[in-house]
Amino acid sequence: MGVTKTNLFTTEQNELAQIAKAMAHPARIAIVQHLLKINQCITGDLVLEIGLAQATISQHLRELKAIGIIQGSIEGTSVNYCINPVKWEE
Amino acid sequence: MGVTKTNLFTTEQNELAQIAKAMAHPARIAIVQHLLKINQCITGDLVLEIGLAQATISQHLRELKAIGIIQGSIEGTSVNYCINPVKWEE
DNA sequence: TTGTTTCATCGTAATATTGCTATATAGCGT
DNA sequence: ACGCTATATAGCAATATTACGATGAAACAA
Repeated sequence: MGVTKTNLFTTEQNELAQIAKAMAHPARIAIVQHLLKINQCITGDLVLEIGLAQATISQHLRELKAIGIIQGSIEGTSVNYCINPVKWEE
Repeated sequence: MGVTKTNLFTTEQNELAQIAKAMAHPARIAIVQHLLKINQCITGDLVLEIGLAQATISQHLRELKAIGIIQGSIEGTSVNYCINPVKWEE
């Protein structure tokens, strides 16, 4: 099926699984590691740092942003991403 | 594609992603939580505890065992699972 | 306005995951 | 040997994920 029966589990279990899923890809691990080291970074640098296509990086960034681990602020034509320190406690 | 380009990343990044992926499902979170609380548990109890079919639980247990988070010892006709304390450090 | 740069989104193909039923395997009691 | 119980595995259908090229949208410079 490929569909998860979320109703069988507690909210806490589902949320923990969501967070784990967000980190369940080496590209997203690499993004978070890089942001922790550099503190902030524009998308273009991440595309160069990691070897994936720009569209793919953008997709990974969206997933990380969706659960609040990172946040981005528009800066002219580029977007500056950084770790959300509040969410980075688990 | 659905295929991860693991060659672009470091061994550490791939391993962290593997561990995160193992915990990226509420059923596996629930299994680990239950084993941490009860300390050890036979498969049948987990099938009752979680509401999934026996075959599905067995599949999740195999994934957790594959990366070494849990280990099982055969005990007659049943299998007793417990957390691997060595691997449970991350 | 036109062109350029930077990023997000759409549509897609290839592959992975989830969950089930049906079936196999193994130990134990009789 | 036979049945019973407890797990594991195979095979499948439904859905999710990963990655890309093409395209859209927004800010800026000339």
